[in-house]
Amino acid sequence: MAYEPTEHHPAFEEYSEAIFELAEDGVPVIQARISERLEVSRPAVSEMVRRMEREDLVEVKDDGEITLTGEGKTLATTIVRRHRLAECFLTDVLGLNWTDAHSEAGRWEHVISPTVETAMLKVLGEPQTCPHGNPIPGSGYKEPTGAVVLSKIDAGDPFTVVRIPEELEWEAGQLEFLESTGLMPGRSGVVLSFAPDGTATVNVGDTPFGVGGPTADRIVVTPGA
Amino acid sequence: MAYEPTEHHPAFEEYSEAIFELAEDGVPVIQARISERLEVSRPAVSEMVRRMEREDLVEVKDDGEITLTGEGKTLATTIVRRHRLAECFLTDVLGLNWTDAHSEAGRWEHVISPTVETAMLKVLGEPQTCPHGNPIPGSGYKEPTGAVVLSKIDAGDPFTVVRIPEELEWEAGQLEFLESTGLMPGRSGVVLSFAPDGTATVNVGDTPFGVGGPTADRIVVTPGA
DNA sequence: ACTTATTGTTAGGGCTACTTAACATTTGAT
DNA sequence: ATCAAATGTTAAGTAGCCCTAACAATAAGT
Repeated sequence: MAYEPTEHHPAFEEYSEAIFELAEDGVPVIQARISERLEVSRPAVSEMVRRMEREDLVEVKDDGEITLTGEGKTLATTIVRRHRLAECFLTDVLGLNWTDAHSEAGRWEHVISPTVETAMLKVLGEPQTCPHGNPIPGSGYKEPTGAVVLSKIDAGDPFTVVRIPEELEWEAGQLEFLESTGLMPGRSGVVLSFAPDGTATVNVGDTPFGVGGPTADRIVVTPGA
Repeated sequence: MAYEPTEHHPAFEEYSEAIFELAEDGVPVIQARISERLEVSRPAVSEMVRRMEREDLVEVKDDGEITLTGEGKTLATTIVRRHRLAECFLTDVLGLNWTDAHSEAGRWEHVISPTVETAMLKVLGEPQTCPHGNPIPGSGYKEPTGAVVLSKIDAGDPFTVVRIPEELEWEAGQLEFLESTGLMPGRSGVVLSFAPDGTATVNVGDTPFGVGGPTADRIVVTPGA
């Protein structure tokens, strides 16, 4: 209907979100990383960063590190919040699986209004994290103390999954894999062993399975069952 | 996240939808009407129609009448279906009012996937019309026999609201007005009188109120309570 | 130290979808 | 039949966001 030429430039939303999540994942926030995560060329990022700087959404330090301004952070947390809320909604209310929910939410985040956001929060009972355990900005969520990455757990020790960082959600097949094995927030398991290359063998259900080193380096858990 | 440069050109979706709904409302489908409904300039419509013709979404008759091709109709009904489904969802599940639901749905229609569509249908119990009574394409809805516009009801006679055509949903304040007076699908009332200019005075609740001629010419009702 | 890899920028384009201005044609009313 | 209103088109231009090619600067590995 009345065609709305995108009120809030959707690319700004996407870039702000990427910057926020890169920082959240502990990845240095430079143009090259944004380029990779959004799958756009480096010149495109270069241009967008310049535009976002002009619009006061980001600041670029001398070493190239990109940081969100207050306004940028507001935009970013809004989008991230809507994304994670949408993921909750899509899994809990509509029954989608992790993978579908994640990709749907990537579009929903841009069309959810404050009104709908409020309504979703109410229907869902004020969730504090998305289905993958990542905090919903503004929910007041506090990560449990003593959280470490899976690869830091000693062989033989139990652990409880806290969250699957956003970074992993982007790897093809990763969410399907994690969901099918049951390696999801709240679940407990045991690290059986580590291979020399860092691959962990864990057990969270009936059957042990291997988790690649880079993945085990990112999944956040707490020690203990 | 991974920035998707709009798979299905959103403008094509918007134009197809407009064409479908103009026809549904009995408005001659020419460029000038599309221009008005989408609130874009006539040259913009001219260009888009040419592009849609090239893409085999529409055909333009010698007299300027625009019709959807098979492919165009598929696209249009998909969008209209998603729009109306979203309206149901937003009002029934999220508790939005008519006005909010309508404008939200205008954005949601472009991001709903087949998976979500199916899930929504299930959650809603296969609705056949949107909250305003307009049929959800593919639902198998049949308009009640004997449906006429409100202005055709004789003064003194009762009626039951069938639907508020899409055309009216675009007039500022119209949905708020109709919702607040209770002039909505399923409700019954009585036409008290007609003014010379066509304005109808009706009663569907405690207090009688006036309905402008052009509006009364469009609201579809069945005679009887 | 030298080579290679990584990073950012310029330059030059492209596509989509919009705008206004100006004009030609068609339609309708008197 | 004529004048005004409505309609569609051309032309020229803009904004947003993307691309490749080419190049310069920095960082890192051997």
